Amino acid sequence: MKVLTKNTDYAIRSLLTLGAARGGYLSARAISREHDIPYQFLRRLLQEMIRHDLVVSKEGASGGFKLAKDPDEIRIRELIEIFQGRVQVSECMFRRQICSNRARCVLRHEIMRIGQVFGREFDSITIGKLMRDLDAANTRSAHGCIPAAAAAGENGAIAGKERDMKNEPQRMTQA
Amino acid sequence: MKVLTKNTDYAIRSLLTLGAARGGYLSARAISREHDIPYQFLRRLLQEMIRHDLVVSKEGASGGFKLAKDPDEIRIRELIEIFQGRVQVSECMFRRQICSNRARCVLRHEIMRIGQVFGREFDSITIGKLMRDLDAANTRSAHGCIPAAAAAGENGAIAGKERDMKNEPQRMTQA
DNA sequence: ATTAACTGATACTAAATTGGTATCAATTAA
DNA sequence: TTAATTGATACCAATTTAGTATCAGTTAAT
Repeated sequence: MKVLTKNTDYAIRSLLTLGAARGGYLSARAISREHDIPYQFLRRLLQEMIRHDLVVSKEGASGGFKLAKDPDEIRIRELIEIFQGRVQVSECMFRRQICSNRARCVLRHEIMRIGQVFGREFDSITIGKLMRDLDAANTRSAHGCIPAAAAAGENGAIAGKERDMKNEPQRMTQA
Repeated sequence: MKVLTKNTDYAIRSLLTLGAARGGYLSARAISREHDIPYQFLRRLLQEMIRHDLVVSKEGASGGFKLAKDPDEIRIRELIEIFQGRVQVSECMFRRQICSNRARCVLRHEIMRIGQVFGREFDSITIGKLMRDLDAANTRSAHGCIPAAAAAGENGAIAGKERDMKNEPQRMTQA
């Protein structure tokens, strides 16, 4: 279960870079190079963010993009909504045929609660906050990367060595 | 952003039904009918759940499936891990080329935290809990369905009427 | 004026994931 | 013997995600 898709991930990184540029225009090319984001792909993301008033652009030579608002006003949630659609727990859960059968609306309560927890989490994280995190991380000594397996939390992957239906490549690239 | 895919959704419903059967074997056909889950699709889900020791089966006429363990021991998280892969915030976030560039590991802290919040949420919900929720909902009066737009939380969809990159059908089926 | 670096807009393709169908063999209760 | 069942796969379709390509217009610098 991937919480952030590349769209969103790239968008976040781009906004962080634009934030660091502090008002100056940065070209899509520059951002693309900085984060190794496919150029044309990034351009589409940027245009989408223009449409949502997250960034503004300047055309022509030495043109580019800059943030359209205070980084603290840009919430991860908005990026997720733009690039991954509204946060919903299960799209089919509230459709009539489901709701009218025996287990109708069973999960409603938990569903709503989780939806809200997620919403709040994503609302609480802004580009401004991440910029400060980044600053802090940069002033402290450069710390290494942690392996992907730790991303899920306390314990690594729950599933054992058996073949899952959903089986991910399990790459553990280490520097 | 769909938190539960149909796989997982169907699996949860199936387990709830098996839980309600209290030890008796229930056929895939019966479960399929109960929840309008495509029969062959459901069978695959059930087999996967056998492999993960969530259910056991009995072959032959009047065979079927039953829970392999206490419903309180079956966590939604495990189902998500099985059918949607390990809960991770961004798969690319910890790969070398990203981590070694300027914004290396920026998001690490927030990422880890969110991953843990999600993990905990999903760990805390078990089939047993949902069964009790269902019972409670059934004893109280039958309540109607809520429209899908409310699923995200406090406010409806954040995005306005503009065309998003990720644009969902926006069906508001009402009973 | 010309040019090079840029954005605006959009069409297209490829890859991965998700959702669903079909088939055949083996098992078992009636 | 038969009908209902699971075991095991192979296949296909739809959707979503990721990435590429192209052409037109804008602008700063020369």
